[in-house]
Amino acid sequence: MSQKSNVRVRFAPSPTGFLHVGGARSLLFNYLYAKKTNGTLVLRIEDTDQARSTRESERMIFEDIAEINLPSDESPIVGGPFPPYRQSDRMSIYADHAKQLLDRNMAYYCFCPEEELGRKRELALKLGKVPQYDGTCAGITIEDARARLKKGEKAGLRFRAFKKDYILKDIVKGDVSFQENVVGDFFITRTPREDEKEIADGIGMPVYNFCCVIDDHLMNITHVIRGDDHLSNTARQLQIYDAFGWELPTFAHIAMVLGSDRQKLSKRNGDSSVHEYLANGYLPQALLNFLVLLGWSTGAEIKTASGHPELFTMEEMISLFDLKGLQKSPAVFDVTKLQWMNSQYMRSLPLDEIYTRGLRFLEAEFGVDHVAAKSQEWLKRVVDLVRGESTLLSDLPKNIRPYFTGDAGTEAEAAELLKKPESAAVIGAVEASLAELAEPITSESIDAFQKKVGEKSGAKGKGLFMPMRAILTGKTHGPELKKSLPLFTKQQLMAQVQTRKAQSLT
RNA sequence: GUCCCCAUCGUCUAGAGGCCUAGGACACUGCCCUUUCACGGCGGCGACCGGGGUUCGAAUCCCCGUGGGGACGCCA
Repeated sequence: MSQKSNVRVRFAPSPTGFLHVGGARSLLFNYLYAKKTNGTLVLRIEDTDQARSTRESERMIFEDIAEINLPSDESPIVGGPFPPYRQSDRMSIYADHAKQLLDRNMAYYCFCPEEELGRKRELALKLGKVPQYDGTCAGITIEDARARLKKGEKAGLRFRAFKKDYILKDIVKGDVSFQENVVGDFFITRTPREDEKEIADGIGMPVYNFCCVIDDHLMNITHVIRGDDHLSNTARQLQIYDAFGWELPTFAHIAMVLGSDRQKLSKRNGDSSVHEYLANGYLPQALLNFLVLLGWSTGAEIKTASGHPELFTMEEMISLFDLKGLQKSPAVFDVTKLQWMNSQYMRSLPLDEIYTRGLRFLEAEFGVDHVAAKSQEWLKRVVDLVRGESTLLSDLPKNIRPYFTGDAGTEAEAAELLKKPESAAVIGAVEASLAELAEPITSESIDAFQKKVGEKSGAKGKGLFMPMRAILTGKTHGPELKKSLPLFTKQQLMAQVQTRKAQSLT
């Protein structure tokens, strides 16, 4: 393994549900940048909101990440040199830093009741003003505050915001300026409720903008690549960096992913979790390839192993990726293109992989026992036969059904074709030749069979193949007969021919 | 409402003052290939939000307008 560079990036999800496709994209960009620079990817769990975070969600997120195969170098699971990697396990660290700010009078206790703050905020909003803390508690001395705390009052900690302008140098957005009046004194720790724990005497749970900065600094993060919904948060975070005198990481705020309604992607405007896409039969490779192209491009047209300008292998994504290619404007998630991409991967991925991933869809459709009753060799052949006409893994079952049950049914067009007088000769020839067909059926024997039917019926070209296909498979289109027919038994074929023949005579 | 960000085909995008008659991808579509379908190949349709500047020259730079997004939480 070659020497690691000092580049350190991170993905910091909050465990409040499945991994979101927007989150997966952020993770992808971080992953690619880490690989590209030979740096390190850190996975940090941001679970300071105890009410919403669950270990169950955390587990699901780990699972989704494993499914799309974007492993981190450091995480709560694999550990690393800057533990712990779960914010709920870092409370003493936040407590220390909160105390430092308190000692330096850069933070103060705020006793304002939540409801009152809410009222004030709504009022400000109504008046068209920026809702900002009015400083009611800013003048309370630390001694008075401690006395009130001792008497049982509860308070959160507010950061005494600097009154100065900040300029964020962002890789994708350029210079973003924040005027001195855009941030008011903001909470860095919560007011502990009745049964809520305190991380130190009189200090409640810390909040995002505070933890995020401390962790990014302590974990030596060099590049913060995240969604631009965090852009305005950065104004607050810049203040915390300033308060501690810490060096800033490089920021890259990527534009959001929007639903077809042009709103931030959510449950309301379509599928939004990686889990859901996977469950619906999308391939991880297709999902990643699609996601990397949302808000990022290679710039000049490039040559790929696939021959297509937008179909990349993971290695290609890594070598092609560049922060400069990141888009400033939001991108709409286009499911149609994802579907196209998936169908491409359905064809191009190794058969073993399609088979392995497709197995659970077959089992769900036909039952585990029925699938187990078929030989793996047979199953793989059928999967290989129909993968090309399947957009999603979940299309496999319906395309495989005829081979599975031995009964393909009869489509309307096929039935119509069989009723035509011209088809009679072919039907008769098929019936006769089928009786002479040796088992097991092979693609060679089907070749010979087709020739024989041609000779017997005197038909040729389209006039031969279409009725033959229709009587044998019940369809007017599909894979080559010499590939599909050997998947049936002779008995199954004869039964189907009889059924369709009877139907065509009525 | 306030602040911040953004603005090229329906969608994802190329484009860093002349290479632009604006290129590619998906979708749609015509033809070809093919015993069918699909794949593939060759075409077609289709965009610089509007208005002012700057410049010999603007999709590209500046201003205004409009539109879209995000944020405004003791969520992250």
